[in-house]
Amino acid sequence: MKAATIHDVARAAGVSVGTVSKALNQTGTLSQATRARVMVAVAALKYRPNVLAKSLHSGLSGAVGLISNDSFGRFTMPIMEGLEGVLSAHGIGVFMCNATDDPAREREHLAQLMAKQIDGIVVTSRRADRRPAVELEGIGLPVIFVYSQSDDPEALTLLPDDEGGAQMAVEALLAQGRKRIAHLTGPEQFEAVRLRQKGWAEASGDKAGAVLHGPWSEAWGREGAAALMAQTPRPDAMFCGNDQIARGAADALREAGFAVPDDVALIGFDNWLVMAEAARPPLTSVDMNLRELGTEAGRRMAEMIRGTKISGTVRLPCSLIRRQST
Amino acid sequence: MKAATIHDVARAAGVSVGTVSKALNQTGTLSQATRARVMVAVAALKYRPNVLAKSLHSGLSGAVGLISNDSFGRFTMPIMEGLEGVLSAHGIGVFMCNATDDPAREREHLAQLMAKQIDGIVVTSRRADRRPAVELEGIGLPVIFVYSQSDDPEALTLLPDDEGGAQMAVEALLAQGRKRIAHLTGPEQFEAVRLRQKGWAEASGDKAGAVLHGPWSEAWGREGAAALMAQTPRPDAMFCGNDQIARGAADALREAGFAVPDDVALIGFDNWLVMAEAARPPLTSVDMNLRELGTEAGRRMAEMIRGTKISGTVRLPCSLIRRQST
DNA sequence: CTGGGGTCGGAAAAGCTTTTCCGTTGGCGG
DNA sequence: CCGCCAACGGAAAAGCTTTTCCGACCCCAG
Repeated sequence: MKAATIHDVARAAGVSVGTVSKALNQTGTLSQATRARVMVAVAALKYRPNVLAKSLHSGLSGAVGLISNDSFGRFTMPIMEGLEGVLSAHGIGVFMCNATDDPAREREHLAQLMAKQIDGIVVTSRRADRRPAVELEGIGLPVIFVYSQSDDPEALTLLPDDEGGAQMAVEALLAQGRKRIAHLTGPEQFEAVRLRQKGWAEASGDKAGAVLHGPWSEAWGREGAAALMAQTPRPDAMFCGNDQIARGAADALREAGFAVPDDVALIGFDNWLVMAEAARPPLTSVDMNLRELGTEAGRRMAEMIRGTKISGTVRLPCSLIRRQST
Repeated sequence: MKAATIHDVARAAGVSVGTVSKALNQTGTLSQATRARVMVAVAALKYRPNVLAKSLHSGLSGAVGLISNDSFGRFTMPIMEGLEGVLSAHGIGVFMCNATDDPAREREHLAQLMAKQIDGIVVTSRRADRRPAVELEGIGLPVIFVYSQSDDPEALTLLPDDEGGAQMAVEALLAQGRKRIAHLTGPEQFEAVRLRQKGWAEASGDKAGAVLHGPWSEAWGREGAAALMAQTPRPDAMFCGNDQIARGAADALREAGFAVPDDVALIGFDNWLVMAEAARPPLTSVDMNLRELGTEAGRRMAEMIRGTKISGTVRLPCSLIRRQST
């Protein structure tokens, strides 16, 4: 009933355990006949090496920890998906840890992960500001921050290029001949908000309209859009800080009798499908390519586990997904 | 630089490794003085037992696998959160695996998990139908299906009580004196759709209005609501199969000049906050308590790992979250 | 026919912890 | 003062794999 061990295989094949190991790992010098005999026994017993024992020997556990401060929210999900896809192809498992911004929980998780001898740590979160120093500096383990920041000089930080994404959106609006591009966005304490605003300001230049900050909600989108349309001159385009705000703006505009995109063009941010596709009209939106961010994190992590030292901050490009709102 | 081992502690405390183990695990008979001396050395060296080695000995790895067929979607997330919360309190890690309904990927993940000597498996998914037999019967490991079904007689299945949730919703409408309760829902091939319809039909009795099936989208909600309002007699309440449909219905009703809830009351399903709270008016909705489902899965899994045999199907109650649409 | 070299496979240690069994020591009672 | 028992701590094996080192055997050449 119990799983077969290398000893069972050795006995079945009439060889020693060392020979079985060599046959399985293509190491050492073995005759074809012996190798084949071992393989037959392996297949017959459905033998799978015990990774735990292998890890004990190699010092590598074949597992990494993913600490999320987002309660596995909608930003963490695609990142996780990309990360897991790459790492599982390398035979590396991903331990999920939900820290919910509680430093005590985070420390506890970290301790458990360390005890499990993990080979690396990935941290994601949705934070207004730079993370407070996490106690994972100098633990001699690869650390990657994805969609999250830190001051750890040895860590690698992977972020979407918020500024470039904003520029891309504004340039698309300019290419359509829009003359007055307003910016309706989220709370200013988010670094992403500041970066997107910077990109918008730089790209729109003298075509820049007003900028309005508020909460990340559809209600604010409706309210803000109404306020913008009350200004003179009126904007003929709105670049919104996320899709919820953009969707609210779309609703408010339609109900106030403005046509989207004819009177006002609208671009959102996040390309959150349930929002962007369900809006009327469906929203053109900047996609942060979070899945690709996770994939890249996985590739880098695999490299770092192999010994490569990587640090610094990398920003990956966004894409513009065009729909009917422009 | 490397992590301290039990041997380092033993040397530092001037005792044998066995003694250190006993001091740490509160086993055996040791004098207070010795125990204290060991503890001092443990603290000084920041020693953490290597779980891998412990696992090798005990046969338990302190890890379970979570296989999701939902690409870590919005249903898996809260389940995961509840599961992880309970299991991490037991020192058990959760390996995330994304199978995306691909049997080959699922088999590969399963093989990797087995090689990692996991102590149990949790499967979640969003499926129209009963899962095809997964190859995890008879592997002698605890298996729990959450929000997902199987024919494995040894497994435990945890589901929300769709039928009861629907009844709860309809009863709330009846209590308000509604006389004609329509049901606007998703594709009939989903078992959940059939169960919710059953609950609706039983609870509404002679007050039942029409039932309409369509896709899980806001657009269908708008279309379906319009169709229902064109019937005579008109319904004075709609129980919707999910919040997207309900939100679409709310939009269509408002735009057609019907007041919600005065003319027509509306209840959704899922209590998906970004939908339910952003709708106008905010939606009363049935919450499946998925987080609690995950928590329960965690508790059961912990029991099963300790050796308790549990199987069968358990349906956990839903709750009704009241907002302005009723 | 004998010795040497090459080829192949086995034995054993290492990696870290737990647990059982046993030996030692100290104290107390006779 | 001696012996026994209880209390305490140590030695070693087990759990499974990898890897290094070594030994044995065979074949070929001298």
